[in-house]
Amino acid sequence: MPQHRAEETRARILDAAVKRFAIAGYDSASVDEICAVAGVSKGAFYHHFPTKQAVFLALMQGWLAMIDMGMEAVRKKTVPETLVTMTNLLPGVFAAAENRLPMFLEFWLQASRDETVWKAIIAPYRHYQEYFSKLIRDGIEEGSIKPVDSQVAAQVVVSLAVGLVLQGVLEPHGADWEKAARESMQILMNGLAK
Amino acid sequence: MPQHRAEETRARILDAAVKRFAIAGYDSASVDEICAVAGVSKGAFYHHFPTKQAVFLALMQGWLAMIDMGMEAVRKKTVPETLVTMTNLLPGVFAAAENRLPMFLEFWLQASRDETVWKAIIAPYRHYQEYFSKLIRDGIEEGSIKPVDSQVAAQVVVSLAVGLVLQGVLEPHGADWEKAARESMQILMNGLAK
DNA sequence: ATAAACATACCGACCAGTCGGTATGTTTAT
DNA sequence: ATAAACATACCGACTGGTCGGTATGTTTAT
Repeated sequence: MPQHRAEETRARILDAAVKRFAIAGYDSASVDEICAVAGVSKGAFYHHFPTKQAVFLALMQGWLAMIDMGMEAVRKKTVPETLVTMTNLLPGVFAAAENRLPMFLEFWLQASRDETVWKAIIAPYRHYQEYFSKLIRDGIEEGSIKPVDSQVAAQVVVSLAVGLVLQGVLEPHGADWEKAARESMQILMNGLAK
Repeated sequence: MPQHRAEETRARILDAAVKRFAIAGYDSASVDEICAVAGVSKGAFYHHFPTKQAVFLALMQGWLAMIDMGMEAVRKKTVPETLVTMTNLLPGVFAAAENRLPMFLEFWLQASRDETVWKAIIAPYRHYQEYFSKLIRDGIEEGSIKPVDSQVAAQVVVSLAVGLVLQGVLEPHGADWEKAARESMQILMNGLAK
């Protein structure tokens, strides 16, 4: 296993970066700070990443990949079941999260401003939208979902998820929002499921 | 009307600030830039506001006050009607918005990090939550809403709204999301209304 | 030996906030 | 009425410090 020290350094940098970005934000988190937290020199930092933004993008890619894997994994019998189960997964996505959640917001914000970041986030985002849309069409076909506009319904699901995460950002220790996510999806399902 | 020039200067600063904050973000928007856009000197800026953050807070207060006024205004016959009408209002809240929407995200993000901002945003936020909760209880009482947990239902409504706005931030010119908001709420209502 | 990995010193740009001073408006005394 | 005294509004150069990124040197692994 050659050069595995380099790999660890890289990992340490990413790990430190997510900590600092989440707490201080992208702009305020300085490269020096990140290096300090990672226990690594600035030289090492710029040896592994060309720019600060590259680190940010790498984090985002990893995060998106994680969600993808989670979504592929879950597929229950009926579609409504799948959707509800998926909300159980939501907290898992932000698992070690705790104070890491604001990173999600940071991603979003950067995407709204930076062309590069936007392109990196919009593709998977549309992919999710399409995934849910397909899921709902399947549900309609199998007769477990009312014949609604699948695009709109998908948007509702995604909006709800996003909205719940945002509230988690604001009140990380407010009422158990894993439960809130499940119950919310349940209410939504009342309107969708037959 | 004494010193009404001062009032205009203040307004110009706030106006320029919202532009810069929305486009560049809180950190990247420099006071010098804001002054340049406002056509005002740095001295004037610090004459009217003690710090950069004070400008940010002033903007947020104004924004929240605007939402409050909008919500008080709408109250239709039945509760489900009120809720649907409210979504029509949503785009109005971010009316001149266009490129101003990211400010919403900026507010949220700052709130998650800065104690002062958090306190300023959490109170009205809880107020909205409570407002919707009450609205839904009323709906249950008048028989137009199913007997659901009003807290959870309120959270769903708020989440949905927040989620929709977030998507508006990301794709301001993507499909007409005023329509999307209405249809989304409609689907949700299918699950709530009797 | 030599190339990748890492460390340190440094550079130029930028930025929030300050400060001495000026301009404009308002009140007071005559 | 009007000029002096005062108050508010505004100006822009300057400061102390930060930050992303680079240049250059040292260590480590093969």
